[in-house]
Amino acid sequence: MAKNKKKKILEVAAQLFASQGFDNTTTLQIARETRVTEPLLYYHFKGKEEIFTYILAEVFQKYAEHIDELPKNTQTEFDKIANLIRLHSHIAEEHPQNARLILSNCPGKLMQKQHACRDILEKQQQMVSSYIQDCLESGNAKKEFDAHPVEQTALILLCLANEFMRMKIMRKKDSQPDTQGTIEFCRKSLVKS
Amino acid sequence: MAKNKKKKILEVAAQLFASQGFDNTTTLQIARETRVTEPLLYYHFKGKEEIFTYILAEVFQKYAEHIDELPKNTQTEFDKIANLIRLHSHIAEEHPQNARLILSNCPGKLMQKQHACRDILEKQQQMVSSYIQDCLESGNAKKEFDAHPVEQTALILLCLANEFMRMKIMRKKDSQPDTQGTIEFCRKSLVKS
Amino acid sequence: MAKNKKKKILEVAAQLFASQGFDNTTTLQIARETRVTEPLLYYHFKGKEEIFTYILAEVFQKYAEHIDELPKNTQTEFDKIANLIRLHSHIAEEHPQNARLILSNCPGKLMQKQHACRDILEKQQQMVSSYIQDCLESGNAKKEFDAHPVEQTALILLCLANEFMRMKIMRKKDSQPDTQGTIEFCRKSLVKS
Amino acid sequence: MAKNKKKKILEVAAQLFASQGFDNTTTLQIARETRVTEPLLYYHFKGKEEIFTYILAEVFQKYAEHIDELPKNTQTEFDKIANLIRLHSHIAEEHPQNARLILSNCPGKLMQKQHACRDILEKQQQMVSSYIQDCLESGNAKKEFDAHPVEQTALILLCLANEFMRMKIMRKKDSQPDTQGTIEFCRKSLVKS
DNA sequence: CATGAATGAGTATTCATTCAT
DNA sequence: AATGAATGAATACTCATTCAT
Repeated sequence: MAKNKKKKILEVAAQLFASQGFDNTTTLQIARETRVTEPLLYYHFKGKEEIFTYILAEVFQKYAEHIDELPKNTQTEFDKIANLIRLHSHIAEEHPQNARLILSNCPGKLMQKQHACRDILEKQQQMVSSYIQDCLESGNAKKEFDAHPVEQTALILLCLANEFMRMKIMRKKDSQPDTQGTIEFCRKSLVKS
Repeated sequence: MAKNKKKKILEVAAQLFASQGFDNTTTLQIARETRVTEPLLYYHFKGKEEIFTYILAEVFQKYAEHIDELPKNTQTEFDKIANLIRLHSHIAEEHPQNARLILSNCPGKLMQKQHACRDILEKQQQMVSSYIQDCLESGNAKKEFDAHPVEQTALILLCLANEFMRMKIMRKKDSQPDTQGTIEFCRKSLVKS
Repeated sequence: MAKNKKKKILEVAAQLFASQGFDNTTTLQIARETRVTEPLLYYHFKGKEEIFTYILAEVFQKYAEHIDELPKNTQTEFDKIANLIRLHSHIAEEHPQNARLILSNCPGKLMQKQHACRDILEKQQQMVSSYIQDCLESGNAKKEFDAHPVEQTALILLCLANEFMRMKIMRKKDSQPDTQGTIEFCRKSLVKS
Repeated sequence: MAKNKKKKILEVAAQLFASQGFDNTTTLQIARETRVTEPLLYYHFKGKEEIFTYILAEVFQKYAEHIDELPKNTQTEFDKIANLIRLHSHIAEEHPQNARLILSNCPGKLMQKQHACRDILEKQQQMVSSYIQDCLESGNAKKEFDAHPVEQTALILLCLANEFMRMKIMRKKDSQPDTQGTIEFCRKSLVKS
C-alpha cells in the first residue's frame, strides 16, 4: 500500500504535468487527485521538482528501452530509420502522455546547468542521435545511402521524427501526418535509387 | 514619450516571455525591467494575458508578412520550399526571440476555444500550409515533383521546417542542423530526377 | 457646458452610490459613466469623499425642504404625523435613489467626528425630531394626544417613519408596508379616543 | 488548538465586519488581529465572502434560537409582541455586534440571487414575520386585538422592532428609544380597550 | 506512513489620486 | 476645462513547503 501510493502520486502527477504543464500544476492538485495530503508528497519526494524529474527520468528510461529493443539486424539500414519513425508514431498513439512529456520544453528553471533534467535530456538526445548516425554510417558503407555529412543528416532525421511525434499529439486526427507517408518521404531522400 | 513606454513594455515582455515562458514571467518583472510601475501595464493592457496575446499577434503578423514577401515566381517550385526553410533559418538566427514565441506552446489557458491566441495560431498554420500545398500542386502539375498526396507531403515539410527552426534555437551552434543540408534533403525526396 | 459636466458627475455618482454603495463605486466607474476622465472629477471635487458628501448634502437639503413645506396648519396635529409618513412614502416611491442615500449607513470612515457627513446627518435627525416633537407637544396641549414623554414618543415615531421608508425600497411591491395602514397604526396609538 | 484558531478568526472577523463593514475590512486586518497569517484564513475558509457568510449564518442561527425560545404560552397575545421588542432590546444591549450584523445591509454582491447570504436573510425575515403574524391572528381570534389586515400590521410591527434595534445601536445612550415606551406605544395601537 | 495546521514569499490586479500638458 | 500617462499603497488570493503530532 506504501509503494502503491508513491506510484499513484507519480501517475497522477505525470498525467497533470503532461496535460497542464509543470507550472500550471500545483502540489495541492496532485495531492487531491491522488487522494492524499500534500505532506505525503514531501515524504516521498523532496519537492515538486523532484517529482517532475523522477517522471521525466521514467519516461526517458522507457523511451530508451524502446530504442534499445528496435531490431539490430534488419534487411536494409533504412528499415532502422523506418522503425524509429514507427516507434514515434506508436508512442504518440499509445502513450500520448509520455510523448507530451518527451517533447515538452521543460520549464526553464529545470534546464539550468547541473539540474538532473538537463542531463536526462541530453543523454537521451545523444542516444537517439547515435542510433541514427550508426545506421547512416552502415548505410553509407553498404552503398545503400549516400548521406553526407552523417551528423547533419542524422540531425535532419531527428527533426523529422520529433516534429512528426509533436504533430501527432497536437493535431486533430484528420490533419495528422501519416506514418507511412513520412517514411516514404525519408526513403526517397536517403536511399540511392 | 507615451507610445514609447507602451512599446517598451511590449519589447521587455516579449523578451521575458520568450526566454522564461508565460507562466514564469511575472507582471512585476515586466514592470521592473521596463522601469515602470505595475499599474501602468494595466493602463495600457487589460492584463498579463492581453500583453501576451498582443505580442503573439505582432510576431505572427511579421511572420505572415515574411511568408507573403517570399518570391512568387521562382525558377523551380522547389525553390519556394527552399525559401521557406531559408526563412525559418533566418528567423531563428536573426530573431531567435520571435522564433521562440512562434514555437512556444502557448500555456494551455490561452489555447482554449474562443481565446484570441487560438485564432492567431490556427490562422497562421493554415497560411503556411497553403503556401506549401500551392507550391506542391504547381510542382506536381509541372512534373517537377511527384508528391502524393499533397496534404500529407505538405504536413511533412511543415514538420521539418518547424523542427528545423526549433533545433536552431535550442541547440548549441555546433549541433544545429545545417540549412543547405536540410534543403538538399528535401530536394532529394521531392524533385524527380 | 462646464456646470453641465459637474452636474452630470453628481447625477451619475448619486445613482452609483445609491445602488452599489460608496465602497463599491470606483472613481473610474463614475468617470466612465459620465463620459469624462478621472482627473476631471478631481478638478471639480477634492476627491471621492467630497463627491459623496456633496451628494448627501444635496439630498438632505431637498429632504429638509420637503419637511419645511409640509403644511403648518392642519386640522388636527395628527395630520402632521400622517403627512410625514406620506412624505416618506412619496420619497420612497418617487425618489428611491434619494431614499437609499438617506438611509444608507454612510461608510464608517465618513462618520468620524469632524467629518462633514456627520454634521449633515445629525442636523437632519434633529430637524425631523423637532418636527415631530413640536407636533406632539401641540397635540398634547390640545388634548388631542396623550403622548408622554414627548422625546421618547417622537423617537418611536421616527423609527417607524424611517424603517417604513427602508422597507418600501428594500422589499418587493407585494410585501411592502401600506402607507394608510401605517398611518392608522400610529393614529390608534396616539390619538385619544 | 486547531479549532481554537478557526474560532478566533471568526470572532475577530465578526467584530471587524460589524464595526467597519464588509468592504472596509481586509483579510490582512483579520489575519493580523487574529495573530495569524492570511493563508490560514484560506485554509479554513474559501475566502473573505465565506467568512462573512459563515458569521452571518451563525448570528442568524442564534437569533432564530432566541425567537424560538420566546414563551409560547403567555397571558395575553400582546405579551408576545412585547417579548419580541424586549428581545431586540436585549440583543442591542448585550450583543450590539450581532445586532449590527443583523441589520447591516450585506454588501450588494452578497445579496445576489443564489448567494447563501440571500437565503439566510430571507429565511430569517419569514421566520419573524410568522411569529408576529401568528400572534396577531391569535389575538384577533381572542378579540384581544383588532388588527387588520394581519400581514400589513405584522409588517409595521416588524418595522418598529427592527428600527428600534437599529436606533439602540446607532445612537448615544441618552437619545435611544425606551423599551417600555415602545411597548406601550404598540399596546395602545393594538390592544382593544 | 500519514495528516491537520500553519506560513513566507509571492501574484495578478485594483484604486484613489496626481502630474504634465 | 480637460486629458493621457503614471503611480503608491493596497487587496484578495495562491503556492510550495514545513512543523507538530
